[in-house]
Amino acid sequence: MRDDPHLDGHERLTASGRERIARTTLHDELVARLRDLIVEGELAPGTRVPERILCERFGVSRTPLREALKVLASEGLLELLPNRGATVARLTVADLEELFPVMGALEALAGELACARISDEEIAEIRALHYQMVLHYTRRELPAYFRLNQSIHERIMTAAGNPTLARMYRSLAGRIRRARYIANMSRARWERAVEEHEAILDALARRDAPRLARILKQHLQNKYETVKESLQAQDGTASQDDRRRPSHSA
Amino acid sequence: MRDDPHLDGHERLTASGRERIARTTLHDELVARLRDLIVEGELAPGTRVPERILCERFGVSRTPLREALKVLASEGLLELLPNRGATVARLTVADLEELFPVMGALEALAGELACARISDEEIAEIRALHYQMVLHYTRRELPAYFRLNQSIHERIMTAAGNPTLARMYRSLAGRIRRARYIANMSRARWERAVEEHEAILDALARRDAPRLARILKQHLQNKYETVKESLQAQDGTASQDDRRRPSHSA
DNA sequence: TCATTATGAATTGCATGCAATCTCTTGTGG
DNA sequence: CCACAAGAGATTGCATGCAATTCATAATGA
Repeated sequence: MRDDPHLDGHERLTASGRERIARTTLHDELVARLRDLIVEGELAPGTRVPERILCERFGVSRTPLREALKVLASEGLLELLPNRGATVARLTVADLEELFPVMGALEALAGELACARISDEEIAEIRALHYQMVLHYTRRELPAYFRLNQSIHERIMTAAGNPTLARMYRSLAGRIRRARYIANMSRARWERAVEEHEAILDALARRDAPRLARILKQHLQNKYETVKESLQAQDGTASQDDRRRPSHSA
Repeated sequence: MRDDPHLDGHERLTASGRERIARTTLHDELVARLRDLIVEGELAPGTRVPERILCERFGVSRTPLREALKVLASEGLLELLPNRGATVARLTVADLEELFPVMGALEALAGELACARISDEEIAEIRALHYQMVLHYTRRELPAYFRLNQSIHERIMTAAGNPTLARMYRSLAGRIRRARYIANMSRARWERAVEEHEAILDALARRDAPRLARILKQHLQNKYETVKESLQAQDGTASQDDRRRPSHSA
């Protein structure tokens, strides 16, 4: 049970106060909230998601909800079987093997584009985030590290100034992020990741587009290796446990 | 005036990967058919698309239609304004400037992956398509050339064996394809494009992944230049005309 | 004449209802 | 005891209805 799972319900929105974002329609709001629920892991992969449950949870009727389900299915977060309802898409090793190279290509492109457009100030901001991230690394604070890490990649993506690219990136990132609960970085991996980030920052500061692209691509490749090993190790020990949700750590 | 009301029996196999079941639901079928209508240019960019019209056209009620509209909007083919209905998304020069680099990155990745997996037989098939395309080039048969061209890129994408990548690629390709009506290739550009395709085939046959990636990326970049020049030339002569009707000349 | 407003029609957003399909339990025969 | 079938209950797919918003057109006033 989460905090205030109900939308405004029947009470018609009076545009005063309560709405932070200018989200005008119910289905758009539902898409956003359901996506969060899935990406944040509250709705575990493989879970069946009956319309009725969600309708009650959000206090809406089935029509806008179903519209939202269709959108999320087209994003790959849900699987929709005709007459059989929606299930949260599972994330198999095969899926990750597909997703990471694409992420790598998109991030590499973002890096290239960013090199051509980024301002000194933006670089300074990223540098600040970077060293804060390094601090969390030295303190072994994984959740905070993840948050900063994600933030840095997000900044580079923004600096690329290509909304289409950013949209695709975020879509993939949302799918992949669900895997972070199951990826246990070894000490060595973590150190290497930080080193790579150091190189990313350096290439970005020098506006060395080809190098940044190469590093980012490799960075994603390594990330995949980490996740894959971790996943395979878990498969060996606890085969069915991925159905249950590990603790919320990030 | 419902054209072809038997939507259900269609069984389109556009499925990349996991969709084994034939399309049985109305909204899925509607998504596919509406997408075709938009991509093929039958629904011109900027056109308002009232639900009522589409309902009559397809002989369905508003519920499944609206579900389809939401999905197409999330793909970027439609723009949905709250309480104001759907319009076919316009394709501005700025949009193309965003789309082509992403396409380039995705195709480059596809080329790389394909080099690692493609069979001799698949290469032979692509070679056959290539030379048929060249034939159409020598005969100056643009529509047929386009078709074969598209087919070749599609084959490379398939050979990459990455359904996620393919899905993103097709989504972008659908959006970009609508621009082909307005892109007039000069003789020199066309020749160069064919040369590039020659190089693509060569790199693929040698499984030279880095080179293929480089060529594909450049190929897309050149394509963008072509479209851009053509578009700017048209902007010069008929500044506002693209708002009303793009010429149907495929 | 032009700008502004008022009013009715059309369109959208959402809720609800009904038929078709699926699921799960119970019962029957081998 | 197991396999299979039948039926009730639940769930999905789609159509329709109603309220709210937008759009179009006419009317009013400066």
